[in-house]
Formats: sequence, structure tokens, C-alpha cells
Amino acid sequence: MMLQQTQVDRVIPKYEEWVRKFPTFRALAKARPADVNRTWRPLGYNARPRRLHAIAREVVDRYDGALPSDEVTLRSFAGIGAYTAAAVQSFAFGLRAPIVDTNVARVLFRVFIGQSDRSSTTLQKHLWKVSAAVLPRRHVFDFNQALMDLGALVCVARKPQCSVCPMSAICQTYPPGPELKTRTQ
DNA sequence: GTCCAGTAAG
DNA sequence: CTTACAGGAC
Repeated sequence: MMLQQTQVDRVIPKYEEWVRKFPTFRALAKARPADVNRTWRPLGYNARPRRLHAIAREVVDRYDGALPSDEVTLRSFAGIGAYTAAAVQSFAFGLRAPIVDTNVARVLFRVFIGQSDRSSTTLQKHLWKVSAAVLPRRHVFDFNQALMDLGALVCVARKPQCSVCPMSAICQTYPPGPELKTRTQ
């Protein structure tokens, strides 16, 4: 939840501090709201600590302190949407769940689509299908992580590094136009 | 001003 | 469908 719309580099130190202070759902459930909100600062989007606190309490009250892994239950928590539910399934539980975050959406769009409006609801739905279609049977954790890393490190928003990208040969956006001033052609 | 491991509400 | 939400980096 810290990673929702927040850069990884900014999350890591706060995440370390957070899990040191609230190592379990029970510990977080017991904490005072003021303490929870203060510990979150200055990550922003302050509905997130409030919702995470509520999730911890519900996990303790209704699920014996263990987060369920099924999508329906995960999505039933306020603050867990399509991406976070899939990320928890894939990264926390090792389940075969496709993911679409800002990185994956950009990579799949550029590689397989290339044109049309990137923000339309129809396209977003389609990208989830593409993500599911390219997902291998095994090594799902590594595959999803690699897809995100490709978007975060190579196929970045502003200056994609196409010269080192393994997808350039089949990429629908390659070669990139001048609007994507590539760093290395 | 845009973008960032989104989500809920209008 | 669009917008609010935090805050920091480029």
C-alpha cells in the first residue's frame, strides 16, 4: 500500500521503519491511530495509513490475524484495488496472478499496442488481458517483478533506453519518436 | 508541469 | 467518465 503511486526509493526506508514498529497485523491493529498516521509521514496520500490500520483490525477480528489470499476478499478491503490485490497474490502468496501497474501498463502498451489512447478504460481492461496472456505458468513472481523492473529501469516514461531493451525487436513503439527523446537512440 | 509499484468518490 | 488525494524528484 505504501507503493501505491509512490516511488520505490522513497518507500524502502519508511517500509523498514514501519515493519520494525508494526511487525504483525496484531501489532498494527493495537496501535493508536495518531501513532499510525505519524509513522506514515511524509509518504502522503494519508487515507492509506488509515485504511491499512482498518485492514489490520479486520484481519485480526475476522481472519485470525492472517491475510486471506483470494481476490474477492482482498478487494473487499478499502484501499486494496485491482493492482494491490494482484500484487499481494503474486508477490506475497506466489499465486499465478497477472498484474498491471503504471510500469507494466507502459511496457505492454508500448510493446504490444503502440497507438491509441493509453488512458481509456477499454484499453486498461485490455492490458489486464495482455498481462494474463503473457504470464508464464511458472516463475510468476520473477516474471512479474521483471516486467515491472523493465518499466521502472529501461522502458521508463521520459527517456526510454531502447538500446538496451530486450523487447526492441518486437516493440510496436520502436523506434521511438522524438517525443520520447531517447537517451541512447 | 509531469510522473510515481493506485484507489475511491463524484 | 473525471477528479482528489501528498509529497518529492526531475
